[in-house]
Amino acid sequence: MVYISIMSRQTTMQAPRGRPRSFDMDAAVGRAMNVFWSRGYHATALPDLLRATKLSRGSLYAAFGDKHSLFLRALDRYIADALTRMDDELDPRRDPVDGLRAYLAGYVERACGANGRRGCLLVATAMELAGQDAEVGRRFASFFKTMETRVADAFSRAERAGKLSAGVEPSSAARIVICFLWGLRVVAKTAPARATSQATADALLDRFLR
Amino acid sequence: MVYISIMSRQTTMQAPRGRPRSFDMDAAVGRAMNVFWSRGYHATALPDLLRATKLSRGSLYAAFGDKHSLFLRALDRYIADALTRMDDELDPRRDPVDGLRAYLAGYVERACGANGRRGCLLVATAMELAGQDAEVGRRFASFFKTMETRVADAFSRAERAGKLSAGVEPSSAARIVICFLWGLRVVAKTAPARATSQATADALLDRFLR
DNA sequence: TGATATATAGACCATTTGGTCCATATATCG
DNA sequence: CGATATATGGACCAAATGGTCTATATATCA
Repeated sequence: MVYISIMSRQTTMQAPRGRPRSFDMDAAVGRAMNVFWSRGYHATALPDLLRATKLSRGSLYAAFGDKHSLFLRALDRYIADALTRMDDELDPRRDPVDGLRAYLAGYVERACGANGRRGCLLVATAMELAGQDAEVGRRFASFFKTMETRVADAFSRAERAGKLSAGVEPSSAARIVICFLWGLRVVAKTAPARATSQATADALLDRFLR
Repeated sequence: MVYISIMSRQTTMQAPRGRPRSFDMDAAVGRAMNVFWSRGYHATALPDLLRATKLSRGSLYAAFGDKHSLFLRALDRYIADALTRMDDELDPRRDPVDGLRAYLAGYVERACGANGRRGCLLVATAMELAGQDAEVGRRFASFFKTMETRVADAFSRAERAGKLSAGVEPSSAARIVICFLWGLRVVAKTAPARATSQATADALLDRFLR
């Protein structure tokens, strides 16, 4: 109901007539995302979210509905950020090999030290909730599919540029790389040395590229 | 204190003098493991564990201390099972290539359908707790290291048997394979087709073997 | 049999959980 | 100004959380 009224206000473009929202919803979602990212869904309690967003209970529930809805918003933000990076690094106008190298380098960056130990909200959510929570499952499956498409495209372009080793199939290589990258995010929990992760990622790509 | 008395009874080998334990502790740990495996640590509530183990609250707390201790026991069981499989499949007396193929096939098996959707207790725990829980972190890091050693050994033996492609370094290949396998467990949450996973795993190994 | 030790169900507990509600303050518009 | 709409802190809530305790039953050994 609330949602409908928001919709109609948006579509009719009437100026809001009461006190306008005085906090930045996007920023609040971002802060909530950080909390979920660091602690996981179940381990994040309302007080954590209130502290992070600096909202009162009332405001938070009025703005976002409930914990789960807020979580989905946070997850969507996280996914949107990941997609943006991906579309940038694997941009078809870029050299595909450079793109792939940059893409892997980004994962390496996020897989060492404190970044690594913090983990990946998407992987953590997949493991914690994807089985039980259909909304989460859909998002995870969709992101995964997109990732597969983008990486396979990059390999296809590399192939057309004659940069793939003999016997390398783009879609197969893409699936390998993707599993490798998710796995990096898991291994990262032990915060391995950056040089090691980078060398491993390079060694993998070197098996595909010539 | 309780622990000490148990120890002394074990070392002196005296017959227990009261009513003996009438339930199978190992079986109880196994059932608890299944619950944690399906739901994760935080999402598992005491009543879930009582139902699964068929123990009363009193018995469970007397036998295992608290939820966290029981969880560590369950995790240790899970790790022990994984180590047993690993030591069997990567046994030095076996052909290393056969061993590696069998090892990957096992992961593929566990990464499709219902098995896949259920996930991996170790990966889930790493993502959910490894950052905050030192006991869990140690176990994860230790298992990870062992896995790395075993797989690298298998690749080394394959190398000595002249079965590695040019330019493949055993320890590097091992790190790649391990990340790939953990990643498989993540991807498995979307329950991909078995044939696809198997083909991907084969394709990866084929990049290393000749 | 009697002493010892365990198992069990369930009462009980403080704390925390996610979530609602309300009185009050305040910012905007007509 | 007056109407409208939002923000806020905090009171409040039922349910669930992990955990303790006790009375009672029972299985073993000496």
